[in-house]
Amino acid sequence: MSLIFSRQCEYALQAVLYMSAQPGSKFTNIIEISDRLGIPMPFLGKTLQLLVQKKVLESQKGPKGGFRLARTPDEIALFHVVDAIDGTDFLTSCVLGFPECSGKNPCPVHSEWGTLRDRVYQMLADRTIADISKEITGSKQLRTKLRLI
Amino acid sequence: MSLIFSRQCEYALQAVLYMSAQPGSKFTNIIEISDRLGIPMPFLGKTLQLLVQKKVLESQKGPKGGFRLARTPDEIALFHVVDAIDGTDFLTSCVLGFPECSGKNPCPVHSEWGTLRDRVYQMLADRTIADISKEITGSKQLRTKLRLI
DNA sequence: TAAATTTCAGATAGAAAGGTCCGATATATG
DNA sequence: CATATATCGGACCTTTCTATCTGAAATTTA
Repeated sequence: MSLIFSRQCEYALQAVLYMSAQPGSKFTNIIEISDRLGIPMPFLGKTLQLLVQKKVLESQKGPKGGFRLARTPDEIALFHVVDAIDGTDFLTSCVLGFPECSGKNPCPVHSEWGTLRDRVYQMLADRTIADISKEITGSKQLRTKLRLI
Repeated sequence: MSLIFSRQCEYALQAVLYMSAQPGSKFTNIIEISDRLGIPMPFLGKTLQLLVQKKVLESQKGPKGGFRLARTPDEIALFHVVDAIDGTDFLTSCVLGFPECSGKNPCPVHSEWGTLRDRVYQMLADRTIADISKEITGSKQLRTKLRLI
């Protein structure tokens, strides 16, 4: 199988998007998130704990506790989530798997892949939770997808 | 970790590139390939067997046996190798992991990712073993990378 | 035809990713 | 203060991917 992000990273992105659509500074618990998004609950717990460690989310224990964004939505890009879970190796490692591949010593597809990789990075870095959140509230389809309302 | 192709797929791409740089219709054995490219031999064997089943390579047993391209190099694109090992799910599945994501029901990054995905496909489909092979023989650096000469 | 070489096929082992479980800890609320 | 509700931390299980091993089958060469 070939993919871009790990399953755990996909879960993280979905969960952060879900939380961004919640009102204000309310904490959302993993029971609700895992239930709505169909993500295994204990695994989601581990995943969101990682995001807390990386300062993307903050958490509170006990009743009314849960998780919420650690910063304002316009200060969190998709890239921050990807970085926290999967890291940034995909931005530098060779598509063909040559360990020595670099600008000075390029593999046969180095430059083509380089420009594509830059665009992936741009997309992830440009799109903040804030603008995606706005997009979600404006679209019934997206709300449905994230099981909102 | 996040990556594009599986390790097995990377091995396959490297091995096919290595074979393409070999003269004419000579069979190359896995001992030589795994040795030169630093790929575990038994695993490479399994991998190349998959490529034989998918008609990308052909093989011959016994002395002077080994593997070689099943078609002329200009009839094999990188995509054929990727397809044989990893499949093509990465061309249709949602980056954020939403199972229901589609054109009619797009995720927040559906269209951006769509164009990037198309370019990845184009790169893999456009670049044939023939033109990469030409590039390799013309570049001392690339020959070194593939441990040729 | 015998021997050496090489792929092929299937079983098995090891490592990493995905997923579960349980007890401890913190916090809101009665 | 007691209780219920959450996250937290660690151990553990399962599945998938990566890698190894062994013996059989085919083919070249002497």
